Amino acid sequence: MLKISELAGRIGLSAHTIRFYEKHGLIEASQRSESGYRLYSAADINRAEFVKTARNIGFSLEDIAQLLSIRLDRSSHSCQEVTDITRNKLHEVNRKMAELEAMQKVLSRLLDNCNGGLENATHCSILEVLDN
Amino acid sequence: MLKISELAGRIGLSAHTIRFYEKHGLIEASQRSESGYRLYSAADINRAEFVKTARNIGFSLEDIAQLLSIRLDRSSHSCQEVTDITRNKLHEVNRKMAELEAMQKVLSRLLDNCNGGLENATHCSILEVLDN
DNA sequence: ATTGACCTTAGAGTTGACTCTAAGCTTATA
DNA sequence: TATAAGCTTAGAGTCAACTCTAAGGTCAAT
Repeated sequence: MLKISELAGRIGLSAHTIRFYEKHGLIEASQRSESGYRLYSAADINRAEFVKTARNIGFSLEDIAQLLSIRLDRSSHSCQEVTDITRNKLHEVNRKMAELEAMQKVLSRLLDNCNGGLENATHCSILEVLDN
Repeated sequence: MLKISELAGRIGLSAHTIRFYEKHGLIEASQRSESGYRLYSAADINRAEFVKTARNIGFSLEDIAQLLSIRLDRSSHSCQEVTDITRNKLHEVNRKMAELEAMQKVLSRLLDNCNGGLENATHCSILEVLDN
């Protein structure tokens, strides 16, 4: 059984964050010591690692909560529920990528057309574009 | 001279947002009517459009504040200051793109390896990966 | 017995960019 | 003249995911 900072060190989250995740139902300590300290079992650790892995991939805490509830009772959930969450996340990522790509293009073009020298900005081509 | 909702309609921001931008020094109404209504001149409108354009490109409000102060007195700022802001933004965008690409790869791989059928999630390959 | 590191809780603060509310004027239309 | 639409302000609320604080209890080592 690990104490909270031991779990924290093990999975690479702060104790604060672990308590925060607990408040949101993501991580739990199945036992407490006599003095009230959280104690994490092997199963608790696995669950916490699951959470960390999912978060690293980029799932939101809400997504993770859903994934956890499926994980907790796999037989009463379909595989499709899992792929739906994953696919939605992928779509969100794709949308954001498209936005960033558009920004990237504009910014690169702005930089290409501007010498960026130390002379004053009276004829700065970037400001001109922004001014239409 | 435009009233706030006329400006709002013209540049595609809400009146709320325009007041919010004013509070942060981005947009201003150079005059007020007798009853205290904001009145926007042609120069004010240009400035507001500059703000909107910069925001569309993806600059933060803080970046825009800097760009505006350069725009306001071009001759005492260098072109380099503008390219620095732009380059920093581009780097930020590139960093985020890299993060999203990593997420995209993982999510795609998860989906490729999972049939996503209606059968139960007992052997769901996505959950297995998340569980390590 | 005392220090210092660790634990507990409830709750507040952070970030960025809005978004909305309440309470009260003003202006245009019927 | 009454009503509705639009304007004003200060300030609170929203979102996500933390991050930190205060006040106090616990534990191991000196």
